[in-house]
Amino acid sequence: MSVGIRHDDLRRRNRAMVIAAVRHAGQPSRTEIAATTSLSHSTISAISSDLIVEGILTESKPSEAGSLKRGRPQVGLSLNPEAAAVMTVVLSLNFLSVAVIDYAGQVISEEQRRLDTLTMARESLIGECTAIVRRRLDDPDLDVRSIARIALAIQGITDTRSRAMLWSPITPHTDIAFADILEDAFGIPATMENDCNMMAVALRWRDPQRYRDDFIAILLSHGIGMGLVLKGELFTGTHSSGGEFGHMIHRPNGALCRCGRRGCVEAYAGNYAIWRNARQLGEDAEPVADVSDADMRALATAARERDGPEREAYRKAGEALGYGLGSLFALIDPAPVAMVGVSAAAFDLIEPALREAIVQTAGGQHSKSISFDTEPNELPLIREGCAMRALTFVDQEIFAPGAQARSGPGGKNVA
Amino acid sequence: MSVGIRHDDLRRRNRAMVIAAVRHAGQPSRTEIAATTSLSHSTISAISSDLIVEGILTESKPSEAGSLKRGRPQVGLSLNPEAAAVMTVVLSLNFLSVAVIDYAGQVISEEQRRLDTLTMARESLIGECTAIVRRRLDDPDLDVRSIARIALAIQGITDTRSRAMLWSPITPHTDIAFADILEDAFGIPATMENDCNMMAVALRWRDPQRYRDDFIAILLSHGIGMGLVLKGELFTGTHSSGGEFGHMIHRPNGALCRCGRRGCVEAYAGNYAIWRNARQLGEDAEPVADVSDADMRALATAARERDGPEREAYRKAGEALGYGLGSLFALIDPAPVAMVGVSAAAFDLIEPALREAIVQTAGGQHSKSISFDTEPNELPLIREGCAMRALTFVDQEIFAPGAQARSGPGGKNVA
DNA sequence: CTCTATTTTTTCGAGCCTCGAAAAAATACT
DNA sequence: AGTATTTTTTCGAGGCTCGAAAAAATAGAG
Repeated sequence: MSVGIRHDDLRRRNRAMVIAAVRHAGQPSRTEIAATTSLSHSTISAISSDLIVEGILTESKPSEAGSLKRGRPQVGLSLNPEAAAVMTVVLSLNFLSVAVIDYAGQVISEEQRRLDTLTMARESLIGECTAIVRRRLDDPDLDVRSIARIALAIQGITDTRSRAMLWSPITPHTDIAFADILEDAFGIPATMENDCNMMAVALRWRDPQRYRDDFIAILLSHGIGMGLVLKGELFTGTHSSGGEFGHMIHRPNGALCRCGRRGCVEAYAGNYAIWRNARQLGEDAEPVADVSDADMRALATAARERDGPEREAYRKAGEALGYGLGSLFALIDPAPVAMVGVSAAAFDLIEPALREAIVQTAGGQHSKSISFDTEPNELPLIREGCAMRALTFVDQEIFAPGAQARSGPGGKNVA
Repeated sequence: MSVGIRHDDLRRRNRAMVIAAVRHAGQPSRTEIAATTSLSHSTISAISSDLIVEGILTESKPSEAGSLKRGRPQVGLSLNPEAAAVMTVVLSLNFLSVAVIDYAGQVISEEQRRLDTLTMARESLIGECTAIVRRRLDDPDLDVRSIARIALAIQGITDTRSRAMLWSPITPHTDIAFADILEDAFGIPATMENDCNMMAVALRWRDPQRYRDDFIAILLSHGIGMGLVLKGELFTGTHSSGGEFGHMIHRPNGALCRCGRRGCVEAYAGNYAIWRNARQLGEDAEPVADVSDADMRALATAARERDGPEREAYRKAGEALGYGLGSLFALIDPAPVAMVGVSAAAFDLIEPALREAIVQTAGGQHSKSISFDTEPNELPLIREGCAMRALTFVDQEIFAPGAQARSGPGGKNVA
């Protein structure tokens, strides 16, 4: 049962709204904020004056150089970089990276590290994560107290409450409650996010025009992942991070998937599957642990040069992705798609079969209007998404506390 | 960009909250409402006093007979049946039914009619619908002015804005803007809803324990439809009613579907598909227009009696549904399922193959914990859902106007 | 250089809304 | 009849947003 709105929630919500408006617009004037929020000038004036006194916003005097308008010039409001800071931790296959970001979104410091995630012991993996965070926190240039939030992204399935990794392809270990581990170790609120969801969040910030209320981000990498935004909110499963597009069934009893089952989309479109088909190893061949980006690029080059097993492998990948997308479109209707990851660079090889497959499905009627974008490098996206995730948490939960906690089903998820 | 909250929205939202609390609880006292909404007694007292003066609520004196408690007895609040009325129109294959329902949810009058929807001209179909509504409105016992809303449900795809039928299996005609047609004809606000969505809405009202925040209603009838509730809200596509579970792809290039494509789940699990397989007509056989309920029951009886093509047909249906559900669960995680429609009565024949298939999918890990309920008769559910849909519209848009209009993404969809 | 038009921002009183505390109301128990 | 208990209403306090008016800050005209 939804809960009533109390009088004091009003100010909190509108505070959050003003902060969000500044984060979105960059340097809006009070008048612009009043327009986007449709609150009165008086209210915006009162709230922003509070926020400036509290050190959350700052006035940045002469906003535009070419302001030839008459009248009192607008005063730009911007986020005070020193209001807080957040930390992002991205854990992917054999790679760990961490960054400290100020409240305005600028990277203050970072560190990256190679490690052998597939063979590491559970404790070592956790240890590496806490150690790299600790090193950043020990940085003498950094005011530790300003770190308001840690967001950790991992490839794999996380739970809905953003506390734990349930399963991941980068390690044999399962059910690691990273968020609680970091919170206990450093006393800083932490969340654990799914990598593809963070890609979607980042895309929305990068290009709000194209990636507005409904879109799909698909990771074409060793595995196949998806981040989904529907009606302006990040879509998650009921228990887990959800959106396991790669494990929708393409062909019942089909090719062997890394997850142990058969016929998943990933078993045709993941790097290992493309590799397996290109080498003509057969659909029952055990998936290899990893294929280097260089090897995948070589495969793509070979496929472009001649009509051989490599080209056929990409065709099969396209077919699986196309039928998968078709089924997805049957459920949610067609939406713009971003293809991210190494194999997105080979999307020219994938697209023909993909489109051909989509035409055979319920989404087919709009096949031509479905547009694909490609972005070969997923790591920067994941980092950005994590950063925005952590920063909007600070916006909402720390600088406008209580505003969302009491709200009903309408807690904004992404923005 | 989300919009700020104004001061006067407060009262509107809390009014809506109180009305919703009464509709859910039946005869709650002011104190109970204060508890569920977590608003103060003073506020509830003020709001309910307003609502009583306006004739929306009534006090129903001695609520429980066995109230042996000390102290001032609670006064039950209930919806005033005369506050308004709504009309539901359900259009299904060869059948049209309409009902008038008072504000408290009781059916006041109804009418049903057989007609040949598959062969009717576009104008006749529309004409029959407006005529049956007009006959009800002309009923001398009825105060026409009290009709505040019409909700029309149809089997098929409707648009997100609840204005038009885009495509339906019950008629060859497409893109009929029923909502606008009824509004223009009678000057009463109308919406056009998808039948399976209304089933889901009704299930939630019937059994809020089981069908709470996340569940799936699947219609096993001539076609296969789905109504999906996720995180407490009815799920719809970005443009259409969405959730076209029946047209997810089960086998690329597989059996011929009624929609003209190949390999859809429906092409294995719809009545016509079960019929086709039981008669061993081959997967390319043109789907028959209709199979009577009696024929389907005979098929099920035959399948239970001996291991022949009938049993195999149900097995194939179960397999298709199982893989489809598996793919769905990969996206949204497992949730309780209600099987509705004629073939739900044959669920004993479907379930084994269905569960076997689910085990092969990403949802398989929780296979045993997934529970299925069956309900062979879909029409009463659709009617109930429509009624609740229309009534909650009146609650929100007429008796607490403006409350939702200004809200951000958090407009409650079902409750 | 002064004055005016224009635009942005702040100030101030009015009107609501919710809340807590206390009062009033209505019953069961002694 | 009096007391304890529970529900509901009343009333003043405090907060919030709004509109109107004032103040502030600039460009252009003369």
